[in-house]
Amino acid sequence: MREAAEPKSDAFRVQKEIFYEYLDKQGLKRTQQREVILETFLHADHHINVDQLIERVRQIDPTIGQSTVYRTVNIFLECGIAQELRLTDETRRLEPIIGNRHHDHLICTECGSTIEFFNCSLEVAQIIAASKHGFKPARHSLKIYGTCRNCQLRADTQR
Amino acid sequence: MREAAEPKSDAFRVQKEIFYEYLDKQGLKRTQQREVILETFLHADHHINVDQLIERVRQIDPTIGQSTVYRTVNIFLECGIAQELRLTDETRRLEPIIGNRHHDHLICTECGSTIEFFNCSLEVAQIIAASKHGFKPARHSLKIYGTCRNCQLRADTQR
DNA sequence: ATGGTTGCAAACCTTTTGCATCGGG
DNA sequence: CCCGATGCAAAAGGTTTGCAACCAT
Repeated sequence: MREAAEPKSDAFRVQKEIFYEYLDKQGLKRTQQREVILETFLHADHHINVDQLIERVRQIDPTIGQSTVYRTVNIFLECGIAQELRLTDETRRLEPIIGNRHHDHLICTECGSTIEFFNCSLEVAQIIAASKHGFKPARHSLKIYGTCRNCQLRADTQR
Repeated sequence: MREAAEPKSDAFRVQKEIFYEYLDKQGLKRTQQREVILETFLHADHHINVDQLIERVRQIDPTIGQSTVYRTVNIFLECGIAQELRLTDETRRLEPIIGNRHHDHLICTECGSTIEFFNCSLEVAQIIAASKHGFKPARHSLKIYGTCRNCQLRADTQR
């Protein structure tokens, strides 16, 4: 019934705790559906969209309605265990936030692959740049579009 | 009939040339509607959305259909005189690209205001960060969310 | 004359919502 | 038992598309 839930379960303990505490705090209920959706989301692709999530959820329990998935995803966003991501002009994708490991994205416009990275001096430079405008930064989203290593190599060999 | 078209017309010469050259190159036609939509877009708010653009276009020529505006906006995006912008989770907005003056955005989560800025060392830091992953950057989108100066002051005085 | 363009309405896609029923605490 | 949660279908945005008439070249 549940697939691949136990093996990695410890890795997502933090997210689950945050989610269930948020439910409690808001007077919301811990239902079977929400558990299935949470498990599925945490074990899914890193950049999944809601449609794909619905599909996978229904592989586990076909009776779960799409509105339930949407409603649950909105709770994920509210309590901060997921964040929205728009890689290109595509539909929104969801990304689990693992701990506090913030990262930015390199997006290859050739093959569509993405690389997640974190660069400390870049973070610092952003804080400095923002404060020059009297702005107090809280979070940010940086997407760098270009060509990944593989696609550069492929272009070179084909030339 | 046409309002505020002549005064600033020189400021947008580059965009217009790019657009009309793109039309030619693609075998597309220079119609009245496209001219009105282009004028309106270039003179509109910097972060206009399509609905607002349709409204303004229809103040000039109420017979222009919404699909024509959408289709024309898509041409703007294709030929590069406009770019998409999603400030928060809101609907997409359009931003005219004036020359090559790239900029990033500071977005205040209190009042929703945005500041456009450009910071050279930030640009350099991004190129360095990308190249560490063998990635060849072409363009990027940086949005920093936080609190603007005014909202910080307001919060201080209210406390 | 020809092939792209337009306006209209309908279709589309993603997300939200109203409602009667269900179920967790 | 109560109130929130669910599934369904419908509604609600925002954007695209099919089509017959239109118009720029």
